[in-house]
Amino acid sequence: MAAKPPKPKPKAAPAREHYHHGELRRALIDAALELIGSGGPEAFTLREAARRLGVNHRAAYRHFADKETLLAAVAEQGFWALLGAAREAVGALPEATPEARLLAIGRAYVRFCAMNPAHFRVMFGARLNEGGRFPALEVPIAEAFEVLQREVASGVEAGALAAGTGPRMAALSLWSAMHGLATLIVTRRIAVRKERLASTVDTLLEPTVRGLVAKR
Amino acid sequence: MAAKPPKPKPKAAPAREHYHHGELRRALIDAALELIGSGGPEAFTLREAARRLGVNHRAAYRHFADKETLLAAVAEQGFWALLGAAREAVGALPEATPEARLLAIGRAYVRFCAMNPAHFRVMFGARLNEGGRFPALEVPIAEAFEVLQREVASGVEAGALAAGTGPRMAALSLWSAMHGLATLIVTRRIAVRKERLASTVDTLLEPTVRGLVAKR
DNA sequence: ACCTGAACACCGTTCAAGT
DNA sequence: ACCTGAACACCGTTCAAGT
Repeated sequence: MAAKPPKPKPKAAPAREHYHHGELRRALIDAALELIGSGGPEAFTLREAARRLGVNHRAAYRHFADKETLLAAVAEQGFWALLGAAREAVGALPEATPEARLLAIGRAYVRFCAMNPAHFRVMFGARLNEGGRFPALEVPIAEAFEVLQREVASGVEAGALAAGTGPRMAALSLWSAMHGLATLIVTRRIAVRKERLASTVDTLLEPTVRGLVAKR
Repeated sequence: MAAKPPKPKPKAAPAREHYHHGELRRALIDAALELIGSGGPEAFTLREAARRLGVNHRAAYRHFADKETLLAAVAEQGFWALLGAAREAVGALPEATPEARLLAIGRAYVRFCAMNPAHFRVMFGARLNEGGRFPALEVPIAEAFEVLQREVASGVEAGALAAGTGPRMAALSLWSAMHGLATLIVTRRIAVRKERLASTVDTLLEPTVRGLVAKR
């Protein structure tokens, strides 16, 4: 039996032989989410992600201009998913009261954030489009806000919501409440067991929804 | 005239000759806030802060065990200031309705965050006490929540607030709304001009407060 | 044309030597 | 006892050489 030649360089992972088009891109995104999920945003480094996938750290640059661009891809993916969750929530309640529909959006929003904390931190952590570098990020955010605002507006039309200071301000109120609750849950300042998530969210968002509904 | 001896090493700053007890500590905290304020959390490095103050980067370790400890000091300072702002807000309205007092706390909270974005990011960014390393951070947070909860409880006692699911849940509702609004303003997802800050905050928090007050 | 290792300019933190 | 520079093990990113 011939002796095996010694490996010249021990690699962290067995190193998949090849990533075909787009596979490495997706694998890098997943690795980023995994690292952020277990060790926070600063645990994600391009080098560590590449190491885990058994590729040279330079390989990432074939798919992303730089680290920030990879994070923007994570964020964009997350925003579309969040939008989808919100749309699904209202779509499932075609005949419900405005109150119930608004609450359902809030529940979907907080639920998505609580279940995808790594996505959440990338989406709402550093302001990736601050310099206008990733305008694509604004599209799903704007659409999600549209969903909320349209819901408020149609509630006002139906006479179920107080007109107050207009649908935009009302939508911002609810967004604040939803977003604050999501933030406090993800950062563990409010502890919620998974099984009780939906009911806790309902309890905590109800005052805001009720305040929007109440005519003074 | 004798020629000046050439400086052996050009320093970034004129380098204050001496920082007496505690001064460097405070200067480092201020430098951290300045760097975070202008370039975000990742712009703060111990080396850059030391460079700005004209001291060796090792000097920081005389006052802080590591970078995280310095950030914890920033956060703690911020939490006490936030607590002070909340207390001042309710203290100024001894005879007001519970509704007005709750709104005043919210206004103070959001105003503090909006005016101190660097503090805000350190306080509510990375969870510094995750591993129980900085338990001192919990003290002012817990006290601030106490202020809120006590206010709700006394409103219920006075019959002005619906008992609902208890003062703790009501306080959490309001905290969510306050915190979400503060977050959205600091991250510039809601744009507010400084002069209109107080009135915008009032408009956006009112539905939640009203919902807590409304008896169904 | 594609991939990769060395190199560069940064970090936070540790060590060991200066006074 | 105190301060500091070199050193270490990391980064993200650039360069230039390999195939």
